Order: sequence, then C-alpha cells, then structure tokens
Amino acid sequence: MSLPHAILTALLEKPSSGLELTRRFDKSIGYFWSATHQQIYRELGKLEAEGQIRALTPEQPARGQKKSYEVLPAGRAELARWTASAQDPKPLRDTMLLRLRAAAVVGTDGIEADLRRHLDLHRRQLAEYEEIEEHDFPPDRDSPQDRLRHLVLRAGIDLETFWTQWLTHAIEEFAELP
Amino acid sequence: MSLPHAILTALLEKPSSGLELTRRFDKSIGYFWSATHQQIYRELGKLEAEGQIRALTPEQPARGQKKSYEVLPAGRAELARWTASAQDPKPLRDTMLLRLRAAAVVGTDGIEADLRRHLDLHRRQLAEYEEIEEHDFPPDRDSPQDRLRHLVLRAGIDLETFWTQWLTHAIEEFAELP
DNA sequence: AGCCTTTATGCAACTAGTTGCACAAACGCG
DNA sequence: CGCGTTTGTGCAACTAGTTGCATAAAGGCT
Repeated sequence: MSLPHAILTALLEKPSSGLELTRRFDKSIGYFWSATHQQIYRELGKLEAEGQIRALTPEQPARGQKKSYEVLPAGRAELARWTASAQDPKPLRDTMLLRLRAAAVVGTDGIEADLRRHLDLHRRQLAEYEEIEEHDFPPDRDSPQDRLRHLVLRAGIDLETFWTQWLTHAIEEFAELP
Repeated sequence: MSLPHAILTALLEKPSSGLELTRRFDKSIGYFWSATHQQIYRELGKLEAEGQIRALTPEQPARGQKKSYEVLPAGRAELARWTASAQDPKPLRDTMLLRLRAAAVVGTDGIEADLRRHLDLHRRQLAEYEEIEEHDFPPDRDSPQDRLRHLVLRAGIDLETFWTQWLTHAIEEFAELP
C-alpha cells in the first residue's frame, strides 16, 4: 500500500494534475517507486473520495480538462502516520539472478549477451543519477530536506554502482568458464 | 512470469512435492524469488496441465497424499528458452526510500527507529549468506555449476553489504540533523 | 481406541500492478 | 476553416501475488 503515499508525497512537494504526476513518476519519485498513469488516475480518484486530497479546479466537465490536486490535512496526517510506522523490507526479487541459477542446470547459452546489455543499462542509469547529484546537490546546500533527498539519491547511486560491479564480475567469470 | 521458471529450476535441481518446494523457497531459491505455498500449488497444477512437469506418484487419492513432481523435456526446453531470452531489469521499488522522501516533507518523527531495525535485519541476512558461503563454497570447489551459484550468492552478500552501509550512513546523517 | 498435533494439499476472495483501448479537448498548420 | 497530432483523463480486463481458511491423512500419546 505505498502508491497512495507516493502520490501524497509528490502532491505535497507540488500540487499537480494526473498527467503531471505521471511525468514526475517517470523521473524523480519513479526512481524508487514507479507507476503508470492508470494507477495514478485510479488512486487520485480514491484519495479524493476519502477526503485526503481535493481538486483545485472544481466542477470541470470531466474529460480532456486538466485537473490539479492538492493534499488536505487528513492526507498529510495519513502520510505522516505511514512514514513513521514500522514496515518490513520486502525480500529481493530479481529475474537475472534466477536466470543464472537456471543457467546452472540448463546451460548458459544466450544469457551472456543479456548480462552485457544489463551492464550497459545500469551504467546509463548510474550516469543519470550522478548528473542529478552534481546538478541538484552542490556541497553548500544542506538543509534537512536536501540532506534527506540526497541520502535517497545516494542509495540509487550506490545500488547502480553495485550492479555495474557485479555484472562486470559476472561477465569476467563467464569468460573463464567452459 | 518468473514463478513457473523458478519452480522448474527447483525441480530440475531435485524433484519435490509442493510442500518440499515451499520449504526450499523459504531458503535458497527464495533468497531472490520468494513464493507462498498457495502460489506454488497453483503453479504446479498449471505446469502439469501444460505438460511441462508430471507427478511421480500417479493416481493418488488427492488430499493429504504427498505428490512429487519431475520436469519433462518440454519444461526443460521452456526453461532454457526463458533463461536465454532478453529481459529488462525491473525498476527499483523500495518503501524505505519512499518514506525518507516523505519524511523530507512531513517530518522525520518515528522513522529513525525503523532505520535501526532494518539495519539489524540486513546484518542478520548478511551473516546468514556469509555462513552459506563458508559452508557451501570452499575455495577448491569450482565446477561451472558451483561458480554460477556462487556468483548469485555473491550478489546477495554484496547487496546486503550495501544496505548495511547505507543504513549506517543514514543513521549517522540523522544524528547530526535537526 | 480416542484425541491432538503435524504434514500436506488446496479453494476462494482479495489487493496490487499491467495492458490495451476509448474518448474528448487543445494545438498546430496548410 | 478543417484535419491530424498531442495532451489529458479514464474504463475494462487481465496477471501476479497475498491472506484466510478448509480439509484430510499420518504419527504420537495415553
């Protein structure tokens, strides 16, 4: 049940319409919680029905009209409650690791190319994060907000670094294999 | 669509009943692809209907009887096909990162305790993986199978190492914050 | 024998996320 | 002006995963 809270966070950072939210989920928030526009519209509907958010431009004739939302006090309270509540980390789920395990029994044919492709993808993502870090977090800015956001970005950078290193190692391992 | 392939892999490593699979998913395979017993039973039924696996003990009177499955040639072929096929990495989804981002707007009250709890959990997981490494992968064993499985375990170890380091850093950050 | 716990299989209902498509207004352009 | 593209909202159907419960045999115990 994290999507509504992701949306509340995004709306508190800046009131937005469904499509604007969708775009922001394609960057920023989406780096650690992705969502499609359908998920977002559905959830906006629910949140509005529950009184956690409200439309800024009321009584629009439905379709094709941009509709912005802002967070109501009830929504902010719910987000604060959720943020502070204890939650267990979700166990890892990774198909590439599963495929390597499968490769150990059915053979490694074809998988090496995809390891290389993944390495490339992770390198690009890493470069993107590092660019954001350089651009948005110069050494002088360090309000509590900045520090928290930087911390989150750091996790992204370190994770991508881990994957590039591990994939590099995996490819080397394949080179000396059969 | 990875669960059927996870099951095929597990069954190729060793033919098993539903409950045995469930137990093995609680360790080993489950470290990177977890599943509940209901998911597993449902999927076993499907795989049998599709002719990818078959029950070793046929015509048992249904309930309460242990039923072991083995992989048929069609299942092995499907697993090989899937393993070699290109697949995009799934974007990250992590509630703790989302909560930190939320904390930047609604306040950090209560979240620090959960950071510490997560640190503890990840340390335990790391210790468990390291024990497995020591026990199952002594330096001399290095058949291709062993190397691939070790590679997968290494990913688990390095990931947990990353999380313990990042969480430690996050907690330090909190200490100097407000 | 009777009863309790463990082992084992499974159904049904629910929640979350994905995919494919529909539809309307606004915008750009010849 | 009319016509195609982009922007924006949304429904419906599907797939994947979770939760709660039912049921039945086997084994241990007195």
